[in-house]
Amino acid sequence: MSSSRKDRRATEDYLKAIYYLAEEQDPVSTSRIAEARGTRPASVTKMVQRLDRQGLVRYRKHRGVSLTDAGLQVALSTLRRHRLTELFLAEALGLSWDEVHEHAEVLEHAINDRLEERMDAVLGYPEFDPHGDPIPAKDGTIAEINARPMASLPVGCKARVARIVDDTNSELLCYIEGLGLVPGIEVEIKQIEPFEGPITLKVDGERRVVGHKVAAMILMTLCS
Amino acid sequence: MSSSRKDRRATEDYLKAIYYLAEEQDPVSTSRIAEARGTRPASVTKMVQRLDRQGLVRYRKHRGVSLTDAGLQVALSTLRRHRLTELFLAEALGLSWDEVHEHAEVLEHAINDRLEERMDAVLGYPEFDPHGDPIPAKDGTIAEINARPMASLPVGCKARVARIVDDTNSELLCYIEGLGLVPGIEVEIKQIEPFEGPITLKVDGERRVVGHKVAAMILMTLCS
DNA sequence: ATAGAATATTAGCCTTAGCTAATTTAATAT
DNA sequence: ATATTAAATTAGCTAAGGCTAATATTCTAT
Ligand SMILES: [Mn+2]
Ligand SMILES: [Mn+2]
Ligand SMILES: [Mn+2]
Ligand SMILES: [Mn+2]
Repeated sequence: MSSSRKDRRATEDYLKAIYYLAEEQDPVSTSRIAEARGTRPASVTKMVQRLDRQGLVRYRKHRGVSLTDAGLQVALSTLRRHRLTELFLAEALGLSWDEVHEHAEVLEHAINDRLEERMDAVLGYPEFDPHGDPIPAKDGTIAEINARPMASLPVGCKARVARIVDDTNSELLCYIEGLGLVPGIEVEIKQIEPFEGPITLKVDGERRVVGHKVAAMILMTLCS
Repeated sequence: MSSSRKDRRATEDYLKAIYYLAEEQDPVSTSRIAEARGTRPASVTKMVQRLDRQGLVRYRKHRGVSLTDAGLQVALSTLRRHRLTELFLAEALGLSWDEVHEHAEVLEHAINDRLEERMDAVLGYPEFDPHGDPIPAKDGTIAEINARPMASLPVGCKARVARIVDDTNSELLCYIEGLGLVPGIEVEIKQIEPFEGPITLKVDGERRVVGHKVAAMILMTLCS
């Protein structure tokens, strides 16, 4: 490989996947990673062995994988670039919020410190991406917004859209945008039907009804 | 390789290199490619055999390589993305013209049709990159400006900086920018010393002297 | 405690894109 | 025309990331 012709892509995407999966359960199993990445488990096993050798994860046979400090750093840096890129594509190139993710998934690996720095500056050091996901700071700090799913709000309250879980689902994002439920918008909860029933709310003066599934993907912060 | 997990980078850079080298001499020898890319000739031989199999070049043993129509298309498309990206980085991110090239060299392979289209639109369908290099059109058309090296101009004439040959040389670009000799600027040739001697000119009201080497890198168009 | 099922790992192959060393082909100079 | 020399190709290795098929380990249910 001579001067270590690094292809960052695989490494960074693995670490990002492990980062996400670890939120659910910490030593992450190879099969969960395989599932998340759409590769076969055998390939994952080999890859995590490599990542272990590079000191980016700790891997114990049949026991799963955890990020090391170094690996966490790479994961957060990649996440930062991903979200900065999403916002940049929306702001500077006028892409819609339902298409930025797929482009960012590629560009995040082609952005270096200098470009990251410029995007950050041009965007005015933003804290959130177009879907309300927090952009990790350069030092790895990541804002913990305490937002709750729409369905868990008390009826009658006013709340603000904070974040859409899963910026991957383009159709969902289009639908949500059509309802006007973009991050930052204030909403009043009118009614919540039991048994995972629909939620009625007032958005921008308009009365809307959304199903439970969708409501679960929309995280809100209560208005004081 | 399953669903052809293409890494565009190597392929596109090879085709771009062959495109440039073919301007000097058409069937391009493998060793010229090796030299241009900083790899060993043996690696090039293997790669051009692959490119031949893919129909992107025509390769005959010991005889050299030429682009096919398909290969030319890829080369021009890559060049288009490279130059659009350079301009975009300068305009939208405020990078200086001496640093855009190296970033574009990576990004050109991460930009797809959609992003290319957006950059093009945001930039107002530009025809030239920051170094005065023509940006190939989507259909592969490429503007043929007839510009001549500064040293070949008649003394006393007025001319405009059209293009800097070699956008790769960051130090040269910095020096040239310091002289104010950016594309579009009008200049009056005051004096040209023989035997590849220095050229004296008036730029923006200031009298400047540049060496022959540098003057050879600056292409000019005569002002009517 | 143990069989059977579910998970995970290993073995063995593949492709890309690099390298060095050995060999072959072409070019040049006598 | 032939001998050197220079240029190019082949042979054989390496590493990353994939895959499938074969094993091995761990979990679960009796
Ligand atoms: Mn990615
Ligand atoms: Mn996002
Ligand atoms: Mn490139
Ligand atoms: Mn350029």
